[in-house]
Amino acid sequence: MVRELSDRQRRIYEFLYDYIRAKERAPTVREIGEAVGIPSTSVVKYNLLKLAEEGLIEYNPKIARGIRLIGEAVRRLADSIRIPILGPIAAGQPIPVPDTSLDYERTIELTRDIVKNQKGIYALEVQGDSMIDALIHDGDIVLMRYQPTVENGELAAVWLRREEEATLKRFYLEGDRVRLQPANPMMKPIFVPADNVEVKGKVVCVIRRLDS
Amino acid sequence: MVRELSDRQRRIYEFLYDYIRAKERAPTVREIGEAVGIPSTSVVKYNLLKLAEEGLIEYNPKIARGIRLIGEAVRRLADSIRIPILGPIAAGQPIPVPDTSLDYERTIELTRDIVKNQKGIYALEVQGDSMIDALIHDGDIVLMRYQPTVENGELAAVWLRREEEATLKRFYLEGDRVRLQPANPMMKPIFVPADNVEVKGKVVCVIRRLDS
DNA sequence: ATTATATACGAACATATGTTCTTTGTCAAG
DNA sequence: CTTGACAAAGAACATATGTTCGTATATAAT
Repeated sequence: MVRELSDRQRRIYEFLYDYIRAKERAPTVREIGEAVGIPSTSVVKYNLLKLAEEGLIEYNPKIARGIRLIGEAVRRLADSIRIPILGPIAAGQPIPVPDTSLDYERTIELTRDIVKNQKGIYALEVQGDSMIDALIHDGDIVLMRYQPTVENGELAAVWLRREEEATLKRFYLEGDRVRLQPANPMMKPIFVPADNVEVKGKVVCVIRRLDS
Repeated sequence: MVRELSDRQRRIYEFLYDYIRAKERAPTVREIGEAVGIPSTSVVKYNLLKLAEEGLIEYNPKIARGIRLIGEAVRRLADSIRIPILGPIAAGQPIPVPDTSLDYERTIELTRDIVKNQKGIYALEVQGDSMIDALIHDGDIVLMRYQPTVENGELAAVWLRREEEATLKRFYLEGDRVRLQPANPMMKPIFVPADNVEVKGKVVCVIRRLDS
């Protein structure tokens, strides 16, 4: 079933993908022919039917601009997720957490390749170099999942009550104390009493945008 | 400008929304008329133009099924970009660069919020902790733009010819030598002769996925 | 050489689909 | 009442767009 696509078929498919993404509608047979360099509309149709046989597109006879992409391709088009950027995270400041207010000033748009499960996800922008031990830089975007506990070994955003300090470290509960391990293996862990640690969420992803 | 919509116009808009979401294409004038109970195609057109005036839809004259929804409703549908992951980047290994072969084993899907301009972008997966001075961790995905030179101060992927070593550092050309500055401000720069440095590209973004 | 199959061409054709135009009805303003 | 703006109908029209068909070429199998 999975035959090789001919060169033309591949080019048609790519054109369809680009066109649909750009215009949110399918091209006509003639538009395809012109773009791919096929002079005859019947040949375009012939190859479209091949693509449909391969399960790559949906071909709706007699319907103007009736082609649809199928499967993986559409999922890519359809799926992106908007995550709110709640605010800055810095060593000496409380960690922002989600509230019920519905609109946020800033958001970031991501795909499912980055965030598998959108539930409880929010973003913070790192301010300052205080989390450099976690290999996190000034300006980085940290994606967090809001949850009051984490598994041992997960990278957590924690608030140290006594020190009134926010930090990002790997979390290990060891008896009645907590070992907070920097991501940088050259750096030593710190140990704090368990009741001094308030887990604010789990770090799911770190994004560092350096340039357009 | 923000006039009240007539009942018909509201029903047309709702129908458009449902239809497009279900079929990924716009209905024809006649389909709209039938669904909303308008017997005359000209009346459908009349009301579509009203909706377009209000900025609710995009009306493309003479194009079959040329209606588009405008605004938040559709925004989610549009843009994501597939970037190939060419391979690992590690201290002691040559840096992979794009070639002409068209399909890649692994890719990552991103949005324009991450990659503004797709041109020349590829991804590498960091192997090992040798780039920890650049605040880059084992397993991180590094997005690169393939280019043979970089501006001073940009984070570059460079190949040190003599040492046969790959590294990611901020690049400063100073006379006939190059200063390579780690991202971690606590660490000292290294200086190398300019002809020992081969720039492989610019680092555009770093992504660290910790967990689904 | 012959046959079969996949692919391609181009023109004529069919119809799906947008557009125009004339007429009509409603309703508020003058 | 008359006028004008707005909304609607329906039919005729124009064209955008899919389809069919006779023919042709290349390649591989017989």
